[in-house]
Amino acid sequence: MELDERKKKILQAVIRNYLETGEPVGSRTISKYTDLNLSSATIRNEMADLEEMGYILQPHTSAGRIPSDKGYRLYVDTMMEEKEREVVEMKEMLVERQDKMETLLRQVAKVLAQNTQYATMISAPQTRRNKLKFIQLSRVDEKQILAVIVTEGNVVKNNILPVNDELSDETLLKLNILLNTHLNGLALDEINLGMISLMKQQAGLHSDIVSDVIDALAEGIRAEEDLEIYTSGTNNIFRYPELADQQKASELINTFEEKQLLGELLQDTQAEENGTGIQVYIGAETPVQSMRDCSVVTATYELGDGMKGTIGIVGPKRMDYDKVVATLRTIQTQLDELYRKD
Amino acid sequence: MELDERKKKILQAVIRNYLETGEPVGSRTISKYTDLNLSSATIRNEMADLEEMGYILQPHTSAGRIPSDKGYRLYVDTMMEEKEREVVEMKEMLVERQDKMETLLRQVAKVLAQNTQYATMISAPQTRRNKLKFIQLSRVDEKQILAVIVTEGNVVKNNILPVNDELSDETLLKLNILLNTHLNGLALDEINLGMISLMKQQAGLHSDIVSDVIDALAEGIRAEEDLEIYTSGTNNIFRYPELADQQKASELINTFEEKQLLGELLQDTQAEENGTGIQVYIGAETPVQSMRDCSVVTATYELGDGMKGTIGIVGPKRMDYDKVVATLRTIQTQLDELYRKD
DNA sequence: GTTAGCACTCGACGCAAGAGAGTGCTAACA
DNA sequence: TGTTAGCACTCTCTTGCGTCGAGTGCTAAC
Repeated sequence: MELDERKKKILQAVIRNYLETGEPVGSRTISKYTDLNLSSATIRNEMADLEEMGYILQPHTSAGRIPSDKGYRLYVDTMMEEKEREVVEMKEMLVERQDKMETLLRQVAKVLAQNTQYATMISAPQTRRNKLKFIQLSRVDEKQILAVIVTEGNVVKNNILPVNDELSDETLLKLNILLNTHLNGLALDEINLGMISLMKQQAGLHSDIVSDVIDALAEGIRAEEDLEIYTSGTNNIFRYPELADQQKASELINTFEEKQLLGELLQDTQAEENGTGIQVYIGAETPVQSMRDCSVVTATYELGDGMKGTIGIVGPKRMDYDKVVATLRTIQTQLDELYRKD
Repeated sequence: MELDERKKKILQAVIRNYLETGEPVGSRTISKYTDLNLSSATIRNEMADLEEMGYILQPHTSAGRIPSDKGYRLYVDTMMEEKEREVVEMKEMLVERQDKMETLLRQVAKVLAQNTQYATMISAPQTRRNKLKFIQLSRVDEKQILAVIVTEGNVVKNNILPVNDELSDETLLKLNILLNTHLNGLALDEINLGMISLMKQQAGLHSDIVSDVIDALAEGIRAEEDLEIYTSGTNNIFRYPELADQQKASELINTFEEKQLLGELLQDTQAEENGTGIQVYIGAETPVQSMRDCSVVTATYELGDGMKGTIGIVGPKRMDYDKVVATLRTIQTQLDELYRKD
């Protein structure tokens, strides 16, 4: 059987209607809803076909039809309209300039959640590819030194390192110069063993400190990186009855709190990059078990050279895909602009 | 009417039983449960009295009784037994030494949630009273300097400040020395105007930088302070049917996500300090609207001199008060010990 | 003061009946 | 040949009703 133009229109109408109401939609509704001027009986025939083809399904005989995952997929891939709606206000909310990455990301998650009424998450740009701008060691007290690392985009990391031998101010200054001259401008995964041994050699007596520092930096950055995901609007899932039952809600909220699974999901997105940077997972397409009854839309954003992070929006399968995609597009460009001004 | 020993025992039995089952408890159950050897009829009479006195109530005629807020209050105040249970494992989980305050607090929240099966929150020690250990300004690039502040307990804060005039390395060094000599060892709320103007004077040409720095520091610290609350185990509320209905669950989860209200709650605790540092809010006693159907147990902890924070546990009114209080006690001492080792 | 017995109350559960929405099928129509 | 009207059928959801059982309050006896 072929999916002709009329069938497409009917499918589209079914989906649109279902997105709005969340109720199974019947043939009669469609017959009025569309401008096709067909009777409900004709629609019924077509809908039977669509069901056979797997685009829609019936919860039970004598209920209306609801879109299947396959149906949503077709809709998202070919039938969506771009909307340029009231996405404008977001701009203002973000523009209050944030100098701290963390606050910025929190804010983005919040704005998105308020704007879309879905649950949102955002991962911080991966630090590993991020270039080092500045390193400084300073003595805090006799036994500890503080290592401050600033990377592109003014992301700051601190690490307190214990030291055994006393270090004079002079040595510390030397070490600072050494570290900065060698490492400045490099991305974290560009630091290789050769470079490290070279620095150790130049550090002479204090070679063990150099490796301590580098180890600690790598360690600290990696450890934090895994968890840097900000979420907002979790409780929006209660707006959608199909997600709000105890079992599902509990699992979802747990997923959002634990963040680890979110990390995998967002990572997955970066892997499957498709050009626009926006990706839609419908129902069972998500790699995360607890989201089997949801849809997830993710977008990668880029802050300058190679600093990539991911934003995700989680909602019911009858999510307003058009709006969500439009909103994510806006955010993508917003973040881009914001960085340029910095 | 007077609350004699027998009535107390019956009340206690009602509460204990209700804590376990969550179901209204009837006279017959009590008559077997206790060692009083009274028939159900006698218990019924006593229970009627207890109800009249306001300690228990009936959801409807011909149901068993459940404790009222007043009943719980009496229980918590006078009838609880201290339990020294399997709180030991916690120790091990915390002992993996954390050098970062943030990670430590996250871990505490998580351990508590796992251990008690309730939702938990913990606020970071108030930085305002915390003593400055070390300040350092460094140039990141032409237009920005980075201010790093380390306070007692190795809490590190960063702020990136924009500067207008070029600053030479030399000036920066002078400023660093100036700031450190004046401010080292002071708590944040000990920095007064006189001191600031003195420093400005000494800074000469660069007096505006000094005030910039101080403003920014105060600002940055205050802003972050409000939000530094870590939560865990939010989805535990689904374990208790009386909290798990959509309306309540949604509100609660929202409260936990927004954190602001939690802040007020925790602050309130610090105000009403009562010696042990542990406080129990039952039902409508909480200052937070959305927790009217919950009980909240809070504890203040102290890391060294004046660095106080608060831990809170939120659960149903039929919370296992004994265990929760015992657990919080343990955590209090754990945190204390942990700091001493630092 | 304590207990046994009994009538009463009230929610939970199950069942049946009826309403309503929607379908599939058939036959008529353009 | 595609479209439509009509009709019987299916299935869910709601409502009402009767029953069951847990638990109570009250009274009378011990």
